Amino acid sequence: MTKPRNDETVTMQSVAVAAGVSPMTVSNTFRYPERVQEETRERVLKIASELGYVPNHAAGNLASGQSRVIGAVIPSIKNSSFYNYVRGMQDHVTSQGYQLILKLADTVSQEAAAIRTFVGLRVAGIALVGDEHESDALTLLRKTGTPVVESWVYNDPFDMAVGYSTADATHAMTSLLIETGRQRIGFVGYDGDVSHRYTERVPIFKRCVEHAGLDSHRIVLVDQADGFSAGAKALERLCAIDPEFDAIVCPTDIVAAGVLFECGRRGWKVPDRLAVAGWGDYEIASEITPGITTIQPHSYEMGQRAMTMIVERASGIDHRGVSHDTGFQVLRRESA
Amino acid sequence: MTKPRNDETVTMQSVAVAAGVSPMTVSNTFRYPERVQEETRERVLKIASELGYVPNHAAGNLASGQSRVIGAVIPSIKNSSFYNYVRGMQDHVTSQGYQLILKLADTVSQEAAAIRTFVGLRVAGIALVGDEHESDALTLLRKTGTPVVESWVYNDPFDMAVGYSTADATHAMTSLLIETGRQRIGFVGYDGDVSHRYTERVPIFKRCVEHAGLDSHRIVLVDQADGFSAGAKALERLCAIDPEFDAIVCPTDIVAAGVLFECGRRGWKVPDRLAVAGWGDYEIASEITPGITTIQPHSYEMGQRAMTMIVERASGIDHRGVSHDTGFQVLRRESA
DNA sequence: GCAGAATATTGTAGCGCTACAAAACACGGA
DNA sequence: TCCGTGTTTTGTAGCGCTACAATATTCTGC
Repeated sequence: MTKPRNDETVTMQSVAVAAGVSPMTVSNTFRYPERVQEETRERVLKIASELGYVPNHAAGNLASGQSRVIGAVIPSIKNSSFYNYVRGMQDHVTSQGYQLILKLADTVSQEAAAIRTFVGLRVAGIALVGDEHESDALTLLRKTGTPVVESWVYNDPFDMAVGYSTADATHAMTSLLIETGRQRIGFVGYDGDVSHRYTERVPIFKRCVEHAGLDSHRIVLVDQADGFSAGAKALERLCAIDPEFDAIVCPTDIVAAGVLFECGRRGWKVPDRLAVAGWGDYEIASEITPGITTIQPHSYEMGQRAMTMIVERASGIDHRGVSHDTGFQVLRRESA
Repeated sequence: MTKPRNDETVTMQSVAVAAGVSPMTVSNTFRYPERVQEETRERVLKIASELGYVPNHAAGNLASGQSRVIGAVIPSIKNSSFYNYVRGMQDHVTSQGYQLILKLADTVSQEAAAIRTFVGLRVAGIALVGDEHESDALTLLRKTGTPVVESWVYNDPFDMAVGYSTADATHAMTSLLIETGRQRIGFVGYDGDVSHRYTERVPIFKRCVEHAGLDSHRIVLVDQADGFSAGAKALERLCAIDPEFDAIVCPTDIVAAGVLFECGRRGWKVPDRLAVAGWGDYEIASEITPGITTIQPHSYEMGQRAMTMIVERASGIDHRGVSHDTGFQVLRRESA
């Protein structure tokens, strides 16, 4: 024997006995209701709920080799950044009879640990953010054949991907600033980048600015992309490079809001003295005054697509190597 | 047979064969390393990692009746409100060899669904927020004997609880405003309250204000506690009751920040024209100008304690009925 | 009333892992 | 050499569930 069997444990067996049917009928009632006659099904469900029976997912998973749980790794819940993404995933998955569970991971090694947990749980699929992952974790995923979607990235998927072009978005935003007459544009990068979502923006920015015949040396890095305080730091550092810089491209709206707070303290008028561009369409971007001009990724849709890809894989449709573009929009507000 | 057996599946058995030991030795290597000789252990671990073996948690859970996964239900990830709480849980749990998985649930019925998923997964314990839950879900938890911690609340736990006294905090904040000479204090309640964490504040506020001989009719409700826009709405509604009101107690710092934004638009000086009090010590409270006077719950510690209680339960220490107070602090900043 | 098809239900045989007890081994003292 | 003690390893017997095939039941049409 294994577990010190608790007599009160409600199993499929006990439901079957109480309902006067075989365990298989109980199993079918939950997994394939249409295979069971309505009358029988209702009786089983009634007894099951009276007894407080909840199918043991661990046992079912083991027996069937299938799972209706999908795991998602989220880098941070500090801000609303992933709010719509998670909502999109959750809404879609629930409607398909699946369940979404989340793990937080700040760093690639934490992400690897999260992946290991999900693989240990034998989930139906895993959604990751970004395209920078620990190679051991990837090997594991490849070996176990777990369906994986990378999101917020677009190129060169490990398995499947859904996102938008960071390059295009960087280009669009920089161009906007150039077109509105800014000449001394500063760029704020994030150097603690886990997911490669930020680092690739720098060269695009450079190329874009140089192409317009402008200087591209106003680039600083901050160690936080989701803290307001990074805004003040970035401003300070850009001032050190060029006190007269007239525009700033931030890695997120949070940093942009931090910049606005600091401008307030310094008495700088936005956008007259400084044009401020954010990224992500966080809630604060539309609520703060002046409103922040930003990149709006279609995060809700991204979450949905990610789940669709995983769920469809389970039903045989193979999306291996597929990368889905959910696009983005430049939202023009008062700050730039 | 059950599952169409995939020959490439790496099981404990295949690791055992490759390492020339019995499956039990492999099992022990992972679960009770000290029972296995160092030499053997290393060989097994080496082979396991070469083969890309990850213990099947579903099978282990089934066989042992134990689980090293703890589930937490979080109402929202829209703001930083639960950031430190989740960090506290995560950090602590990891150091104990457990894993934390999250589910989001906005409403009691979503919470119930999340609980069902966790129970189906046979997790080691569940952390909930607040004390308002669906009765079916509670019955289920009671029947299955799953350890449950309610957090952010203090009184009358279903099983275990960790939190602070909302009543004391409301009292402290209201008293602060009264002591600093405010006479026409407005209160913003949240009427979409899932977790009973907000509703109980209203009567305390009333009593407190009346006890000081002041009017207590300046109370409005908003339907969002985590959106900036609620701040503008609240301000408007309080103006309708009394255009001369001179202080406002908000349900969260987010609402308070929304109030500050609206004050900015109206040209009201804070705290001269209006004293603004927040709640929760969200990051924005310290970053915005003026800084928001707020209630700081010790969320990180709360998360830690919640996990301690669950983990200790697994090792036999019974905390049933125990409620742990993690306290709070009033953080005085410029806004009030 | 009956063959044949369609529908509903049920044994059987594990899925991959672990608790427990039993067995094998190592070591020192008599 | 043998015995007792402590350490390390290994069979055995399931945990609760499901795929599949086989059986039982009901429903046609003639």
